Amino acid sequence: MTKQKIPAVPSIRRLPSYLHLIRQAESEGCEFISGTLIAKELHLEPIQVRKDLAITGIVGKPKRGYPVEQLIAAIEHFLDWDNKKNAVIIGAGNLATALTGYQQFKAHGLNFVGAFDTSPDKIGKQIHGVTIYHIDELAEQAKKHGATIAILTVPSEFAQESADCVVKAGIKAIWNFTNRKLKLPDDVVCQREDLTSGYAILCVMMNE
Amino acid sequence: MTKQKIPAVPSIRRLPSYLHLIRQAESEGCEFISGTLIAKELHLEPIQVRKDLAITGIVGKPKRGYPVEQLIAAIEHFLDWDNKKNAVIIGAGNLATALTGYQQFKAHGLNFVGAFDTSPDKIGKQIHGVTIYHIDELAEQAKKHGATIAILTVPSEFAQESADCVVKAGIKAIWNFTNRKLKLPDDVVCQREDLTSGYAILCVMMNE
DNA sequence: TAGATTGTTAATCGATTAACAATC
DNA sequence: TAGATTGTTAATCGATTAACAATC
Repeated sequence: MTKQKIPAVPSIRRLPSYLHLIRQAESEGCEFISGTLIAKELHLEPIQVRKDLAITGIVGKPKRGYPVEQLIAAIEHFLDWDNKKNAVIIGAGNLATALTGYQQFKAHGLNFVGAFDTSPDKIGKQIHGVTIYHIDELAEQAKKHGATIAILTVPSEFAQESADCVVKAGIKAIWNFTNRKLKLPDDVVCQREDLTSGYAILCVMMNE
Repeated sequence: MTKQKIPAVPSIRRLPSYLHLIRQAESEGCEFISGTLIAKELHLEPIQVRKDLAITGIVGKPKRGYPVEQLIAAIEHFLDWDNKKNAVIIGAGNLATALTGYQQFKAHGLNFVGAFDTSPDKIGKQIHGVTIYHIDELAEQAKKHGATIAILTVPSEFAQESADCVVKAGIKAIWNFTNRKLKLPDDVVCQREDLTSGYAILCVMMNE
């Protein structure tokens, strides 16, 4: 019943970039990093960086900036990236291969415990060390490995039925790489990643 | 010197979803589609859909909605998706394989004319029919094929130097899939696609 | 100390939403 | 016609930006 401070989505989107930059500073031995510097590197306004970093709860020192080590820990904690999360990936195609091989995800707690497909020639094989199972085994494997995230990389015509399987398997978070809006129960969260919308922005920018 | 109407980025981001849905309606034989229906399907407010569609210049008919065929043509025209664009892809890894194989891009005018890498065992091979060249051949091949877009899928430590090659090759639009901010001349447009920021949103949503 | 940088409080800006007359 | 849907004009909301005192 307390007025919950909902963290602003645009701020959350920027945090990973900050984290990346701050990590670089750490590896160069910096103890403090200023919002001014971060802003300059990322072409943002210093005040925006300060506002964003405020949501982590870390306070900076005037003249010096923010303590690098604490800030890294705080951002990671805020994003829950200091917590390992088991994920299944639905659809074992090219995109699944790209995502399972992407080191950034592993580094931020995402652990692939299985890939799922229907194609008989894929089942039993592995992609980047992740075993491919038949989609019918999803519920069993998801439970066995404690999967809490499902990543959807199936062709869009199978998006909804795959999502239904995911829901049936008891998974409450979906990262949807298809271009379909999914019909989901209220207690399932979903983040849609639409590559064509980024492409649209680029196309419009090109004509100016 | 006329006050240019800058199209709002959030609106542009939504257009591809509208287009997809309207195309479905077209394939089902609908002549008109209402903003109300689109809103319901995509869980948006009807007024937002109407505002967004207004940027295409198409006017709807009260009680019936928007003319499907005209609307499709207008959205595609607005996004310049009715215009073929030649693209090179830098880095011939898993993500490049996923992107070159993604039918949605081809369907919206994106034509891959070459992939570029430095790994000797990749050069000369093809991914989804796209030949892999050595990065040193970028300028030559880009000119030969009239490439206007470069897609960056290299490991992030090579992001900046790859971008420099792209700029040297005379390409003015970059779609950047690395997590690095690029230093670019003012006349080069860049759209960054950061998969970790979507992951960050999902992680925060899961903890609520 | 002097001055760069912080966090806070207020102002601005832009996007979303509401209200409603027009109309097919 | 009646009523659903449109486009316009105004209100609200939230994010970004500005101003500035506090401080190391």
